[in-house]
Amino acid sequence: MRELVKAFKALSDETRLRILNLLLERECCVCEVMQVLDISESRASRNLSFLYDAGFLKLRREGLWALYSIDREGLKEHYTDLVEAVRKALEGNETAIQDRRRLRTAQRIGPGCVVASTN
Amino acid sequence: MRELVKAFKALSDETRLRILNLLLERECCVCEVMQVLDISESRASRNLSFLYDAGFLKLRREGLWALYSIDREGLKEHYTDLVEAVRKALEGNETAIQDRRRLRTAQRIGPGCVVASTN
DNA sequence: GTAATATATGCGTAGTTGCGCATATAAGGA
DNA sequence: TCCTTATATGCGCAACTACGCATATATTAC
Repeated sequence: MRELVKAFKALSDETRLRILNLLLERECCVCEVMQVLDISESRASRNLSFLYDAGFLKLRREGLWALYSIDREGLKEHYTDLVEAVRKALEGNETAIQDRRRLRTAQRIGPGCVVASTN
Repeated sequence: MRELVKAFKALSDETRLRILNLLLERECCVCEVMQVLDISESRASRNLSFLYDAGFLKLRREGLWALYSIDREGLKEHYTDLVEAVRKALEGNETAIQDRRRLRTAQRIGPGCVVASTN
């Protein structure tokens, strides 16, 4: 029960829902989340960490980058249900659509992890 | 997005999950929830109200009783997904099983809305 | 080793949440 | 109308949460 509460708590925040929305698109590093969602690095890192601790994400490191993604293989069934529910719920959501749009044109291209959205 | 956050918030509390678990069994009045879960009337009422306001429940009145139930026909699709996810997640949960067990032997039998669980 | 870069985390603060206690409100019966 | 019963709600308080700011930690390149 405590675990389920934790999972719902993880999802009961807009910032974290928007992050999960990005990760439904593809794996991201902290600085990509930071820039795409236009939030502070600290805020991005903490919320990614929160989702990770709740059991939704997996983490791999590549050089300086911490890459988070949805742990589709490792998720317990009801977590999968929750992620799917979020995906469906955000399908027509304008903010979510714009966030994903920006991520699609983003690239992890080096120093400062610049999101190529200034183009 | 705000609505989705509200839905997850509604589910991110143990008391409310336990209430929803009862309502998965059947319609309940405040005093049944109060007694089955062994919580105060105030706590039962508020949490039922929270779930109702979040859009999960429907309410009908019968005399002194306020009867809450899961609004299966009126639920938006992703709400249905969430409720289903809760149901599955609580399937093997001991607390949830015991709560439902007690509710099964309960009856709305009059003054004080006594739950026939002393038998 | 030093400097630059990406991320994690300590600390403080404002806002939110859950709930006990008391009381208000609504409904039914005499 | 008054009394009883079921429920809703005001109020206060302790605990929790989200986040900005600053700094610590980890990694890489020179």
